[in-house]
Amino acid sequence: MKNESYIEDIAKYKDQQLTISGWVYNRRSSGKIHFLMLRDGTGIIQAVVGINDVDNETFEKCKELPQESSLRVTGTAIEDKRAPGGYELHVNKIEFTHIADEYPITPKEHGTTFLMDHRHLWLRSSKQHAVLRVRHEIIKACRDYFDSNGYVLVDAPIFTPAACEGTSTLFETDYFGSKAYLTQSGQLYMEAGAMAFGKVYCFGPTFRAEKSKTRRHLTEFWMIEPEIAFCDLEGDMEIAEEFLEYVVQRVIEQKKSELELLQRDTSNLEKVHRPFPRISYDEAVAILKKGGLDFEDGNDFGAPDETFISDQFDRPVMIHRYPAAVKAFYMKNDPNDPSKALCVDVLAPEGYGEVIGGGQREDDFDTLIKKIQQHNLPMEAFDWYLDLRKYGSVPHAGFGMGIERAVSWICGLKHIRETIPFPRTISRLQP
RNA sequence: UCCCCGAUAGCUCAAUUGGUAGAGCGAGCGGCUGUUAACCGCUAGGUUGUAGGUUCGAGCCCUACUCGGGGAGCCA
Repeated sequence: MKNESYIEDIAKYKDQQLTISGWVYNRRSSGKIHFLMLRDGTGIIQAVVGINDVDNETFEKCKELPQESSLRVTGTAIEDKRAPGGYELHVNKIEFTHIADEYPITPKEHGTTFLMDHRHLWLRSSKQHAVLRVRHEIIKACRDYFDSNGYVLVDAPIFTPAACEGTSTLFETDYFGSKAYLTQSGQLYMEAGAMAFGKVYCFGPTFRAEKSKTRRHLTEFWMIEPEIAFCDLEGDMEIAEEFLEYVVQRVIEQKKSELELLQRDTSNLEKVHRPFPRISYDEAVAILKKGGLDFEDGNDFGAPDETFISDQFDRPVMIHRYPAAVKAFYMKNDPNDPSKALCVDVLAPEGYGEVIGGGQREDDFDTLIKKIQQHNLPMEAFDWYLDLRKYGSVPHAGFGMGIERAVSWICGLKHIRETIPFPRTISRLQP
């Protein structure tokens, strides 16, 4: 068996006989005529079953066909304005593959907790289809951007021997008797990759064990991280904005119907073109103070601060040169003001917060050693990393983009948990 | 870890001042040849999260706990 007719191609079969293989999305009946809404993963079509069109047994079975029963329906594709989608299937034969049990997700409303408990089934609904198709397009666009600009895919390991950044809480696992941690970033490994290939990127899952309970956090999420040799902060920001513009515009072009189904107002996304506004940390602080927000100079921005700053702009805003004290040890200090780090955060508009974080890396051996000491990190874990500063050290920079944050923003979702097929949060490990 | 909110039928919710726990959807039975979350009639469905307390009487008031949601912090 090999399925060859799909609902998305229905127009090709106008007035012709075809077989649709799929599931019953919903059903309406009117005594001597049944309307079966069928879905096959590519779309939804209404199948019309009249009492005189099929044998008696088939007609009776349709009458009590539970939601999500699977079947193969043969009929003629008829253009009809009354049908959602413009076409309907006039059925003359049905092969019942499986009669489903009572389906838990009914056509009426459900709460998110209930739907998440049934995530394996919820994936069948049209809104989730749209979100995950946009996610697919975003990932494809990210890969296409780097693949077509000379980057080599160098994936980083998931098991790591020690904390990469020494800041966040990691998931610990037993690794044949010694401790291993699930990666929180592939960046350090990308620096090794950049010294080998010049331009590299990795794309994989990332784990954070912080007990974050917000609509912006997952414990397991996907991140794409490019790293470029012979590149400074300015070059890094140019790449970040070109990359983000490419991804957003690709999704707008390729996923119109999905964004429409999600009722996403795309006018804000259409503005995502270079150049993005670039402001320094100090300028951002001035914006907050002018806006009357209670903010202590030298701190990192909180979520409300980020929202206030990004609300001042109509496209993603790049904030650079944060205080070195609030950033990771590997960030290079600004030679013009050593209290600042050569880093950049890209804040998405509409309050979606940080989607990209990156910067120029410390490339001096002695300075890096001092920083590792200052952060109380175990020197022996960074032997190999320090080697990169011993054998042909060069200025280099990179960034990471959280895929789910990007999906959430581009789809206009209010919660990140719908942006990944099976979310992992502090309170969810199932299904 | 801290702050706020919530838990009633399979699902989504209602229940006046503390006074017999209801509706829609779903399920079951019946009706209808153009339905669009179809519609119409009937039926079944409940230890009101757990434990205790106040009261003649608690879904409602009080205490503790459990679980969940949102936010802070941390970050992408």
